Amino acid sequence: MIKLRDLEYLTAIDQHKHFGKAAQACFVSQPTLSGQLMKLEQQLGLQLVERHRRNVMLTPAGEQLVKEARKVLQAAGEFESCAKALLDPFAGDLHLGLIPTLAPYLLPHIMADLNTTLPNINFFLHENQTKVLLQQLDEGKLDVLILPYLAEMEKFESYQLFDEPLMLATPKNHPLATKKSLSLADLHGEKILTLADGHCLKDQAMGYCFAAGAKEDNSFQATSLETLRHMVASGMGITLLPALAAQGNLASDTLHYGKFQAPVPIRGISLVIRPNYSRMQCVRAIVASVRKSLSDIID
Amino acid sequence: MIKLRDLEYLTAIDQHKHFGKAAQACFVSQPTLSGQLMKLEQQLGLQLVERHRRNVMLTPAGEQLVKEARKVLQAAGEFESCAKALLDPFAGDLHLGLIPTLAPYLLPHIMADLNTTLPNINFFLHENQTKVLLQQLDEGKLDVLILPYLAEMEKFESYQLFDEPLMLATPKNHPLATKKSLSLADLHGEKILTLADGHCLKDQAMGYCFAAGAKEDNSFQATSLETLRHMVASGMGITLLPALAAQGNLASDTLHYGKFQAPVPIRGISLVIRPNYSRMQCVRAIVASVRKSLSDIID
DNA sequence: TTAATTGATAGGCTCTAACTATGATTAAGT
DNA sequence: ACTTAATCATAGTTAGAGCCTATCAATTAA
Repeated sequence: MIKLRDLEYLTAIDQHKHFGKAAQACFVSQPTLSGQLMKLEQQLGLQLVERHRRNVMLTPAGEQLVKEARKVLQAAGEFESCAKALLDPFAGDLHLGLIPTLAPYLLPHIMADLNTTLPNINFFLHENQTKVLLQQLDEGKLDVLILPYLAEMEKFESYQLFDEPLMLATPKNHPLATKKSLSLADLHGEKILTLADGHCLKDQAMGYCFAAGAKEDNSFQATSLETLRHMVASGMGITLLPALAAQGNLASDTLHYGKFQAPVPIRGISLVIRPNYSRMQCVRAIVASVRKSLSDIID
Repeated sequence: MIKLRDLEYLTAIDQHKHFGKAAQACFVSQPTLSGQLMKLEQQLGLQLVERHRRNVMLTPAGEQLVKEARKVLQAAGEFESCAKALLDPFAGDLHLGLIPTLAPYLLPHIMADLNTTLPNINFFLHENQTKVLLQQLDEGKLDVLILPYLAEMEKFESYQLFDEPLMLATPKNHPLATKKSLSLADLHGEKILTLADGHCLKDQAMGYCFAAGAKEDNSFQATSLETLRHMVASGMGITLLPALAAQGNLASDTLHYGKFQAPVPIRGISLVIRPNYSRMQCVRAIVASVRKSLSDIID
């Protein structure tokens, strides 16, 4: 196969029309360049330079091939400069996956800091259910997930970001809305509105509820937290809402968010990546940034 | 420096997403490809592939560099195919230099054959005086000259093509026009019309004339053989004309071309190239073709 | 638990690109 | 004409790179 070095020798000869100077420009000895060029000619089966004592001159074939050689070398140069540009670990595109019960409520709190600490990263945001996200992460379509950690993610690498408490969302006039000290046990016998199957929040919330002796209200399954919130506000039932989803809406006229006493139901939000993911420095920066952003919000 | 082989390994990994298969496609062992790729990553200072047991996957940097690598490899491929196309020694452009006193009279006799025997050669014809032609040949602007051989061309390589007799051009009514047996000695005392300085024909012709005791007519210096011919036809004098220039005009009403007895004045037309000129096969074909074309014309 | 797959590692071989030293040929200067 | 300088080719040597086989380690599938 052709070697890039040989092409450099050829173009150097074209530039200097002199073996010694061309060799010097390539930082090799004259015999080296001479020999390699001869070998190249032999390999191609055609003469590239006419050798005279006074004068070195390219053959027509040589002239033409020098042009081709320059193109090759230019492409190689672009490859290298491209690699150099990629060397900055804090630059480039990054595809971030989040679940629907987290994205709209978390992102406003973290994106500003992320864009400040990683100004050269272009974040692409993907909202999907856990199962889909894990699949896409595995396929490489996504780089980083932020979602509640589950046991099934053990094959990936994960970083705990923060614990998000679950709060009790009730209509304002609901008996539990006025209770001073709220605990999970108070849910005993209640019917809980839930999200549609597939949302991990449903499984987690219902896990707590079942343990407390509450039951799922099967008459509805909301497809989003906003729907769920409006159902609660309409007096159709109660539900557990993640704290971040509740936060901005505490001042609602019709809704009440109740904070549980210990043991507080939580979901542990983690950042998940593939093991051996190449941009660990970037990941560490994201983890630090998100933790810092959240430390001000979650008490 | 980047090596093309490494780029092939990289693109192979991208294609197959599998070290073993990629190695097979590159006709190397798996450890070889593995090692070279690692070396490439080390060299660039960035990770190109994520290695998993089940799955090999390119990093974003890898994806981007694969694109660059493909460009480089494509350019290299073009270089090689270009070289292959140039391999035919009987193809390409060829710049042929001739002197003005030869070109218009010789070319019609030789170009047809040349184009037949070397159909893939594009002949570019350059008409200039000897000194200029030699300079351009030396500079590589011309590939081949066809002109009268002179001693100053000994530093070049030359092939004798044919001897062109010089004929005596006189008006029809000139005393020498009717002489049965014409020899150089008959020029004694004549005044000879000549071409302008710089035309080698002038020097050669006048060489013969001086030796015979003739003199140059300094009142005119023609810039072309056609002018010279018309001057003779107008009765302004006599001159020596190369046989090829005379040939097509024997039937002129006003001109007479006299053939000399031995020793016939001649100019020896040679093909001249740079020593070490790269396309010797082509040159040999040209020499053979021209000799064959001329053998029918010069007796 | 066993067998198969897959990528990394270790050790050794070979080829080659590089060097230095020298030769051959030509151009230029004395 | 002889000498010197310039220039490219040749010879012989060395260091390193690329490749191979054999093997290991980790995972998956049966």
